[in-house]
Amino acid sequence: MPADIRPSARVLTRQVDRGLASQRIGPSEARSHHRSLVLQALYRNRGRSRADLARELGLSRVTISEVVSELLEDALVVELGTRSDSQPGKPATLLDVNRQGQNIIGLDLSNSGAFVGVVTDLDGAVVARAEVDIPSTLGDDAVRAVEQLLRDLMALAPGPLLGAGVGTPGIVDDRGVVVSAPNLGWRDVPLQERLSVSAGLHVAVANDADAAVVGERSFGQGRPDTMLVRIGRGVGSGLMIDGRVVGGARHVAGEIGHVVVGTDEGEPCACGNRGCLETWLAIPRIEARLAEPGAEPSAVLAEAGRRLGIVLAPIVSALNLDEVILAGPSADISTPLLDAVDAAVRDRTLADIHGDLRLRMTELGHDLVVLGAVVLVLRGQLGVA
Amino acid sequence: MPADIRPSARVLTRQVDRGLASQRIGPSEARSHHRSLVLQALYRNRGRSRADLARELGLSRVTISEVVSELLEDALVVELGTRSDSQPGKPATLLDVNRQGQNIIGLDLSNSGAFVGVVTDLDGAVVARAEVDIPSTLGDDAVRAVEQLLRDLMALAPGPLLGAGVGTPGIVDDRGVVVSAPNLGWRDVPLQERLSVSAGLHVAVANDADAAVVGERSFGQGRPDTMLVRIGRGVGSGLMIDGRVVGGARHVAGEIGHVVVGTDEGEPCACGNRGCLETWLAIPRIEARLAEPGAEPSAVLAEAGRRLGIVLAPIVSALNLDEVILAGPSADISTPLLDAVDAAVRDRTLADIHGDLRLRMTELGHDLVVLGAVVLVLRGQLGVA
DNA sequence: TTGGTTTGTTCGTACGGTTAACTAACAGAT
DNA sequence: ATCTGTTAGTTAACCGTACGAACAAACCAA
Repeated sequence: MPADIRPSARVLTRQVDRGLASQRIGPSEARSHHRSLVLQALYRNRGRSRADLARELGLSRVTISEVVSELLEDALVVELGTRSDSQPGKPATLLDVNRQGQNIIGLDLSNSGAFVGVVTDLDGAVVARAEVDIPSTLGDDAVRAVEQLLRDLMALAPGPLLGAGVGTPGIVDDRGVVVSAPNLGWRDVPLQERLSVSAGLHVAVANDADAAVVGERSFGQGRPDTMLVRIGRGVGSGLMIDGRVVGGARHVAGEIGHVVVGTDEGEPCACGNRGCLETWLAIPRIEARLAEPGAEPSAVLAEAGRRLGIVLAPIVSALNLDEVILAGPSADISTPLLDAVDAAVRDRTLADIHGDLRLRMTELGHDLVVLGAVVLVLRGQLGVA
Repeated sequence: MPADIRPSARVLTRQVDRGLASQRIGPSEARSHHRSLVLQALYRNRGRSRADLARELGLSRVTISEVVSELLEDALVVELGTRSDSQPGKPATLLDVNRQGQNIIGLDLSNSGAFVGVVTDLDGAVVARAEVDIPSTLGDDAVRAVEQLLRDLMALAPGPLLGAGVGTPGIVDDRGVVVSAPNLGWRDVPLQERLSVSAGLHVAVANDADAAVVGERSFGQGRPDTMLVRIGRGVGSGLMIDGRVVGGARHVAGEIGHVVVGTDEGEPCACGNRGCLETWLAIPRIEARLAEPGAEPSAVLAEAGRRLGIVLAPIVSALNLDEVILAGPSADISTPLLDAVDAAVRDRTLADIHGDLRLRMTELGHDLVVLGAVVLVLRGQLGVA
């Protein structure tokens, strides 16, 4: 009964994430933990045998055999056949996660015109797409539109579904409640619960930038200490420290759009302050500057990048980040912008800090958030990715 | 055999800290985890009975009884007698961590003149003090001075020792190797291992600011998402997110002293750059400015505080911190400084971000780092605090 | 064929957890 | 004084999960 086992796997994951777990550890928790370890090992590197897993994970062959046979029953793992290389001894039976046999749904609610979604296999390969227009009435109608999109995608999935992930704008708590999302007219909407009930599926909801950084970590080549900055109509970011997403004391972590940059004032911002990062970096602002008569495009972009670098320098220093990823702007904007960010961060931090820092654009393109949402499910359900 | 059990307790703690543990969970790990849970519960709040613990931790009374009897044997827990309030039923036997029966040593290597250290009980109450001068030759002689101080303190301890913690300047990796500490002439010094061997004791080594933030969290009223800024000859910081210390990709997290502040240049810094935070905030610089003829003390301190606020604003926003703690300056300096930091942070961040933020001075005074070092031991050995 | 090697399974054992039932120790009503 | 009800902590029987030992299967090499 896989349905009996998965919830306890989630319990363990939550324990591990919390750090100081005030939760008990029973035998069943150990088992689901080991299921997760096996899945992780296979997910990272297909074509291991039971004996390989036993050696790698430090468990006995018999335990591994038992765990694997459970996973085979649940159709989460498949046998690939015997190893072909000619070693002495009985040839190993190679295993792999059932990558094509299960599907995951990912939703991105952060676009302006429509909610978009995909169906993928466990590798994150997209097998279907769908979208629905965002109703102008917002609020509860928007929730219903999401439910409709989810139903559409479920109908498009060729195989059984592991779950659905959602990346939404706004503030999201760790139970998937959208505390506040002004763009969608949401306030304390228990999105995770509503979708989970209406679809009868495991659902994970996270902030769009948080989903993005998780996706980049798993499907891109993201490092464990990473910040991902999304530049669009506004500016937001997702932060990952030691492989864990940072939520913050009130789930508002990453909201850097309205930090004041520099000590030389700046333009007024919608928030009422002057010189916020968004006044320098939001795409509409940049486009407006580029459209000004006599505007020097390279100077405009250099200044925008420099301002982002000024904000990033203290963050990179305080956290000793590995990597900063930019997402959002089109290719013609992003290259000079990135160069300027890079220069500013390096000018304003110690070499010890920026020595190993990598700055780059996202590798996932427009699917950044949907793929991140998919990874939320992989992490929550299987503990992999 | 307590000596057999403690190391496995540490294994579990490390797993929990790591997040995605690639370590197996056996029955014995479960037991040590539950020992830790019991100790935590008792440590936070003395005077619980076995039945209380069972209810609180979700374990059965019999398991709790077994765990408690182990802890009683190891002298880590004591019985306080029966509960006095008159309820029906058998009166409860109250328990407590053996707070006075065990000692911990804390060392602070971050002062200029001498290495200082204390012996405390498990509550962090100081029962003895000692110090040794820092040898001018530094390097290996400095290590020997630390060893000497540790021996002196061990002789002063009235009870059995749980371990020793060390807060040292410089970059420290997660195995207690001092990667680099220019002030002490250290480079890749395996301090934890050397002290552990020479003293025959469990030893935990961490950066001084990291130790400080851990100490403030446990013995002060620190919140789980906290940054502690130490202001002295230089400026450093320790960062805690969701109760875990942030080390960073290269263990350099918290090094904010040489972030450039603002967009209006600034004075040259020893690092070769201009306008670093230290040029505004380091105590020698502030004192020099205060000593200038015609200097306005309140203006000098306001500007120093504002500069720190400018650096903190992006960090507080990105991490949605609960709390920022200042340590170092004397009382006459700290009050106006703190006010200026507060004002600058609030001026430069969104209300959602600074709404719940608390800015304050350390509650631990000069013992900040030694007490933090003590907490390192409490965390590592008992999983408490 | 024989011997050596590796894989994966079966068997018995150990450990830690649980529930159920017990004894101990109290307050309060009769 | 005694009975009832309640709570604390222990004992006994059982269950799930891990392990080591032993074994059958499948291969290479001599």
